[in-house]
Amino acid sequence: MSSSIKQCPECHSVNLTINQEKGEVICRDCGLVIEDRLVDFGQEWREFDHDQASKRRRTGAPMTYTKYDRGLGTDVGQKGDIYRLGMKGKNKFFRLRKWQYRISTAIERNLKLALAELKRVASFLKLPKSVEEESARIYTLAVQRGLVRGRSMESVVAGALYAACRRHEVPRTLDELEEASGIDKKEIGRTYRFVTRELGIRILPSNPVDYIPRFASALKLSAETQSRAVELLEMAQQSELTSGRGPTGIAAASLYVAALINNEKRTQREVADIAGVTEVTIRNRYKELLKKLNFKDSIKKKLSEMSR
DNA sequence: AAGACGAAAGTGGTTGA
DNA sequence: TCAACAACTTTCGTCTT
Repeated sequence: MSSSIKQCPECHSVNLTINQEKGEVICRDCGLVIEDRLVDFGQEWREFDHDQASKRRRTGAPMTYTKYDRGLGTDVGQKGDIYRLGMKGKNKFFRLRKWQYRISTAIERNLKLALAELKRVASFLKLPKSVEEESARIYTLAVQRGLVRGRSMESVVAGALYAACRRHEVPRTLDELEEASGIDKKEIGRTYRFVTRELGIRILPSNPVDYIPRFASALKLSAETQSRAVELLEMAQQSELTSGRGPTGIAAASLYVAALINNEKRTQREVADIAGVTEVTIRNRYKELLKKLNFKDSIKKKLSEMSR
C-alpha cells in the first residue's frame, strides 16, 4: 500500500476526481476508472435514532455487520443469578437458554458461511466497503426474519448485494451479479424483490446516469463523450423519455449517440455487450432520442463529415 | 464483409378484473 | 387466477458503407 496514484496510467493526466461515495477514482480527461476499491473513510453504519447513535459510534471496537456476531456477542444469563429463581423460573431459564443457544448457533453458522460468500462476491465485483456493509446488514436482517428458509443462501446473498448497490447508487446489472455469484439472474431478482418487500426496504428506480462512468470506461471513451452522454441523458429525462424504460438501455443509447457526436464511434454491438442489452434496444432508445431532441440534423452532419 | 436498420414473433414480469 | 399489456429479446432479411 505504498504507491498512491496521482497520475492516470492511460493518459498521464493529473486531473483526477475522487468519488467518495462510490469509492472510485476517475480520470477527468479520459474517463478511465483508475481505482475503485478505495478505503472508505466514512462511517460504515447509519444512525436512525439516538439509541443507535450512542451504540454505534466508535467508543471501543467498531461494530461491523460483516462479522457474523457484529464483533459482539450475547448469551442468555450466565450462571450466578439462578439461585434467585424458583423452580418454575429455573425451568424457564434453562428452556430459554437452550433455545437461545439453538437459534443463535443456527443463525451464526448461517451467517458465517453467508458472509464469507458475500465477501467473495463483493470483491469480485470490486464493490466499495460501504456497500458490502450495507448488504451484510440486509442479509443479517433477512436471516433473523427467517427469510432464507426455502431459498438458497447464495441467492439471498446476491439479492442483498444487488439491493445494497442500488441504495448506494452504484448499481450493477443483474447479469453482473449472475456472473459473480453463479446464481441465475431470475432467481436473484426474485429473492431481491422478496427480501426488500419483506424488510420494507424502499429502493428508488436506478438512475441511468449511475451506469455511465462504468460503461464509458469499459468502452474506453473520453471524458468529453462521457459528460456529453450525461447531458443527453438529462435532456431525455426532461422529455420523459426515460420512464418505464430499462435504465441500462437508456444509458447505452446515450453513450452510443455521444460517441457518434464526438467522433469516437463504437458499434452498437460493442455498446450493447457492455451494457447488457441488445442492439435493437439501443436502436429503439436512440431513435427516440433523435426524434424528441431534434438531433437528427447534427448527427447527420457529423456522419457526413466523418465520411469525407 | 461488417455494421446498421426494422419487422415479426417470442419471453418474462406486472397489472387489474 | 387469468388475460391483457409493455418492455425487451431473438431472429432474420435487407440496405449501406
